Amino acid sequence: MSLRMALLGVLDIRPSSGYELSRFLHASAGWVWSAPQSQIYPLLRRMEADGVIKAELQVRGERLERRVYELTEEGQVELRQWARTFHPSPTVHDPIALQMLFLDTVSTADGIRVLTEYAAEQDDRAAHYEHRRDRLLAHDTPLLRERLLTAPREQHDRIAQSKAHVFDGQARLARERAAWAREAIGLARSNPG
Amino acid sequence: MSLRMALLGVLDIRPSSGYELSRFLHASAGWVWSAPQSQIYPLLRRMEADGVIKAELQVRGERLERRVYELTEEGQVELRQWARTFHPSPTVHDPIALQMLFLDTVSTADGIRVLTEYAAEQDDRAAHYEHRRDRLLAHDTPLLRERLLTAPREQHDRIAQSKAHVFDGQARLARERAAWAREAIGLARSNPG
DNA sequence: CAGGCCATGTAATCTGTTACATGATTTT
DNA sequence: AAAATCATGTAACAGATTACATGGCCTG
Repeated sequence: MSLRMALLGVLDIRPSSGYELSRFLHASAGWVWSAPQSQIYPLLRRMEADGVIKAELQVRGERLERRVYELTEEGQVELRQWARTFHPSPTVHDPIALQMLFLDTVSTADGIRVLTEYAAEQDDRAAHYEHRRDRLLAHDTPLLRERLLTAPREQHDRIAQSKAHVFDGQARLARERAAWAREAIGLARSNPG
Repeated sequence: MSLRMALLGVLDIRPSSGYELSRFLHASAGWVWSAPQSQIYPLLRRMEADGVIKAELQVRGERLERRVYELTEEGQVELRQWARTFHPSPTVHDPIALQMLFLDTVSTADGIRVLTEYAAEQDDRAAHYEHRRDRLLAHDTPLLRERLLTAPREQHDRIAQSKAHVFDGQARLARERAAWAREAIGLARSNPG
């Protein structure tokens, strides 16, 4: 359901083709919800059949077509309805936590290597999130700018801050995960097996 | 792949039936990786066909059978191999982050309600994680006790601590998410739309 | 003898990933 | 002329959820 909402959410701000949506997810919102093209294109067709979006065909050059989608009224309603409702979090699937539960059966050196790479991966993600947060605070991303066109000027900072806060939260979680992994390394070293 | 490893990891400590594995995931490791019975039973059959586990049939009462699985040597190897290798984290799917990105289009009151329920949910989860962490530190869970039977006594505390650290990490992440949501409420209130 | 727990599954559906396929347009 | 980018998809598989189905055993 959430990918559907991600697409509706973007289309609510700016009509886009499947290709643009795919690129956008990869570049920015993809840091909270990602999906490959092969999932996006069929879903758009289905959403069109459901009547929540409609396509306008555009011709670029002579033969190259693109389908530019926009929300219908049903789509608007579905998005608002979803956004204003609390949805319980899905069940937990945390691979590194699971791996750590069984890490006491491998050598200390191997365990430390796994945790070190994990910490580096999470720090790297955190840096990306922080960069995006800062760009949002500076009103420096295309989609935010388009969003602000339809909002009264005195709300611009509040909207930017609320979106930046999403990425700030993700950054903090990633830093917390990296710190957790380094503590685990400390545990492993303090009492090597 | 991870559910497969969760099952291998438990079976490495104690031979169990599908029902026991299902209950165990629901009760404890389920807090890091959960799955319904309908996913576990077919997977066990498949893993048996793959030769990583083998079943012994037990008869309880007259007709009621249970299949008690244990690891084969191939299973041992697969588990160790997986545990000592770093696996990049899967792509991000965070529904509440996505919802927050579009929360600026609903009323402040609705937004605050969603975030309040989310914070409560995460605090609730954190409490469960903390409880499990404390039980592990006290060596007070059945599976840990069985694990410790096959480890030298001087390593018991280290093993318990490393498993407790998994749940401590999950608890801290949940608390962080709750704090994030409350900050978002603050943002929404400070500049209501 | 009723209610809860033990025990194993199937069916249908939805969601997500990886790999492949095709061809036009634009830029260097 | 080659390389990068724009553009839309299909196929096969893997992973996860929800609902349903069946029946025996154990305790009060």
